[in-house]
Amino acid sequence: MASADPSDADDILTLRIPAARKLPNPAARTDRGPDPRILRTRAAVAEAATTLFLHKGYQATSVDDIAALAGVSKRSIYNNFGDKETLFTEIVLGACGTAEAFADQLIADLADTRDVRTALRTLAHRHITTVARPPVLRLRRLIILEAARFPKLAAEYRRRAPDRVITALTEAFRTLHARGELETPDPLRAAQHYSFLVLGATLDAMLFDPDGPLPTTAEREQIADDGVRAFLAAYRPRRDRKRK
Amino acid sequence: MASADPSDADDILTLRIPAARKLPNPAARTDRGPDPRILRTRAAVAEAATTLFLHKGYQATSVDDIAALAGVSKRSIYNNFGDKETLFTEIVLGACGTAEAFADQLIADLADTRDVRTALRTLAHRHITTVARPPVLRLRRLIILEAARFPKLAAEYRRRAPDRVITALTEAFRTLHARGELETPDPLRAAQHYSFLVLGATLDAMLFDPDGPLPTTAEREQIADDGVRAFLAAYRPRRDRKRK
DNA sequence: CCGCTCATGCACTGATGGGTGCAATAACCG
DNA sequence: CGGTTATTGCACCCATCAGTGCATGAGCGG
Repeated sequence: MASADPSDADDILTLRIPAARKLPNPAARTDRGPDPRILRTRAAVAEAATTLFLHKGYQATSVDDIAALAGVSKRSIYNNFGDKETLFTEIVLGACGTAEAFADQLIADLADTRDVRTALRTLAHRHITTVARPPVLRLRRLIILEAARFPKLAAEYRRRAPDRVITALTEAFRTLHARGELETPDPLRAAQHYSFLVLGATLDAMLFDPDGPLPTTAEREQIADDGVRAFLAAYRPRRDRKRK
Repeated sequence: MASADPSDADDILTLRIPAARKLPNPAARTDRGPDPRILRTRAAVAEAATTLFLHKGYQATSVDDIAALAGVSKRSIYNNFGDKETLFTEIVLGACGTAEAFADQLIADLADTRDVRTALRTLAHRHITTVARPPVLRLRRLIILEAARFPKLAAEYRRRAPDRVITALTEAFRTLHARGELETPDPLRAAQHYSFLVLGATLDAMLFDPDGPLPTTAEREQIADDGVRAFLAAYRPRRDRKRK
């Protein structure tokens, strides 16, 4: 079932390893880089754990699995991360950081544009292209899977990724409404509508079939354009009908 | 965290118990009702299992838990259902049947209406009210949670519930487009847009916070109306502007 | 080169949980 | 009532898995 999964190891969410967050021993390191052995171990474990957690979830991933994939002894994992829950938390939080950065970068300057239509289309293309990637989708799915066990983590993720985007969009729509370039008296609702028009179907499909096919580039463009078209039809002010 | 959860035991999805699907012994029963002991046991187990699976998921629910809640010996569960996976499958399939029935009943006669706007609003209200119920949302969540372990089940659920609705909507929009009452040249896309405009936010929130608050009646009306307004703005034919 | 710190391997504990075997008992049904 | 059939309780097997203890060895840094 779970096929080759090609463009999966890629990029984004390669999460920066928490390095040596809490230096494990009281010896105040000379500040010149902590012991390279620790770094190596932590990096190897973090990478292996990320892969396994993202693909199999928390429960189904055993610490022995992680140790084997990382090429490291189980004992080292416990020495470096405490326990499995802590490891999971650090991994996911690291990934959240990456997701957060992308979210911030996404919106950027929507409100500063003159041509709302073009700006929204560009945004939608970037948006779906960013979100419809295996690592991002798997992270989202993972959080949902473990939301019952790690409610704090789920809340943190939401705050830093999807909610951040919604908030930014809401502000942008508020501004554009004030300027008369959109008719969005309820900017939050408009932001939700935009998001689900563009992303809804893709996110939904992924939840039920995590190994299913992702939309191709052409499909993503179609989805984004259709979503934006519907959005603008609903929220463009009455008096402009420049293009069809 | 998980509070009282009031209107949760309720109704819909009380799933009809699979009764005595496969008569457990070769003795061709006299056709006059199978042994009532079997019925009782199966019913008690099914009810307990449904509650536990829906609230805690597959993994976190142990067979001993089910036995205890059902007031039945663990051995009886195995005698009646074979193993845990079979039990789970039967439970979920039963619930799917109920969901399927509701889905069918939902759309009914959209295409036969004269007043599309009113019909769509009514539909949207019923739609979100049907879907935003604890048992329904929990079933959906459960399927997603276990999609990796039971891919066939997940596919079956989709086919019988959400996809069924989408298909029915697509056909309705195709008809209304042909009659010039909507402008939906791509009726499938329109059906997706409708669904996510009306349900997206609610479904999404539930995934991350299964014990979170559900939208009140007033909120559901607001959500449905806003969704339909956006939908109609996007898909109503150019030349009618009856109401605002 | 010496001493300190990690990493390793491995055996081990303890808990959980699915699933079974069996003898005794209770409920059904003719 | 009497034979059949389901249920019960309980001990039990076995697998998995998180986490530990410890002795040994390798790699780092001064």
